[in-house]
Amino acid sequence: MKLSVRGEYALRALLVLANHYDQPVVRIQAISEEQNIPKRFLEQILNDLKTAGIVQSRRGVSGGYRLARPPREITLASVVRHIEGALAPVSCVSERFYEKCSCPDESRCPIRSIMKEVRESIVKIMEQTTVADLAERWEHLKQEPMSPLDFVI
Amino acid sequence: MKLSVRGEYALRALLVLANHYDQPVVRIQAISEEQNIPKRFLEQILNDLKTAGIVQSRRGVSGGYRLARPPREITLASVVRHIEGALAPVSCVSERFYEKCSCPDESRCPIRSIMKEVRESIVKIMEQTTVADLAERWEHLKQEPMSPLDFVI
DNA sequence: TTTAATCTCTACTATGTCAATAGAGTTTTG
DNA sequence: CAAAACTCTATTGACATAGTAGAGATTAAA
Repeated sequence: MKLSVRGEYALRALLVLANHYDQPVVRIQAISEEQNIPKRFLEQILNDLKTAGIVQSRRGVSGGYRLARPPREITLASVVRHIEGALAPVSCVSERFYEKCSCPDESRCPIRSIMKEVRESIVKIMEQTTVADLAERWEHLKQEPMSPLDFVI
Repeated sequence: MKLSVRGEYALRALLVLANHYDQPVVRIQAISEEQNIPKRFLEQILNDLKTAGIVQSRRGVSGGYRLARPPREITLASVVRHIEGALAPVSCVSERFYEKCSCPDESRCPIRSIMKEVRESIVKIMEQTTVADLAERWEHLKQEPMSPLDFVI
């Protein structure tokens, strides 16, 4: 998995939406300013997330975006898979985006075997982490501004 | 980490060189044929690996390539880092290829915090696995051609 | 009912990367 | 010296990335 800027923006936008989950909607403009994301680019990304059923939108004057489901139910894996594609380091070990590679015998390829392990460890983290976890972590990081290493008298 | 075709070819070539580590050199032609890799493309890659000090070459009629060090001492991490760059999923969590990202406060970014965990799990596997491990795995996979699931009377 | 703020959809573009191909060398051995 | 091999640089075509742009549709409020 390599996260492009697009994918990073998507996660950052969802983080903001999670933090305002009590509000009806959040404007693109607000997200754009808070997270330093080019507005017109963010429009595309949020529209894409809407297609994926991850967010909902309301048009018009008091329009904006909101999460389609509770933050706890949106895994990072589902977001990245929709925006970027495969989580796997090579597509021949991907479950959902499988593509044949050019090696002579895929079933006995030792590289593939290692890459499967890499894939598993990535997927494990991305599937168990939700947007709610991101929001919680954000809270903790705000409260502990300094590195633990600075905790010296 | 996303492995490009180039990186995959590099690992496949090193696998062949490890399997012929007893021989003085192996010709590009031989590697190319055994692994289905375009010869002129493989030339570039091996040349690149030479610059990295991973392989050595001998020119002339009975020339070819060999590993510069024992297979046990060549980690997949070192190879991929030289061919592809960062192992990390985003460059703001990379140790060797760090680049600043656009988020408002990098030190308190929860996405970065998760991506660090992903990075660690990738690096752990890639740094502890060597070209010798690949060769061993290959032997095992050859001996057990069928899936363990087929081991039924 | 008009207006302005907002999302929607499609298209465009500049830049860069990837995978491969090509050509003209240099080195070594027989 | 000739052939087989590596060396080095350049080029190419296809595709992806990170935006930018324009015209339109929807909604709430005045």
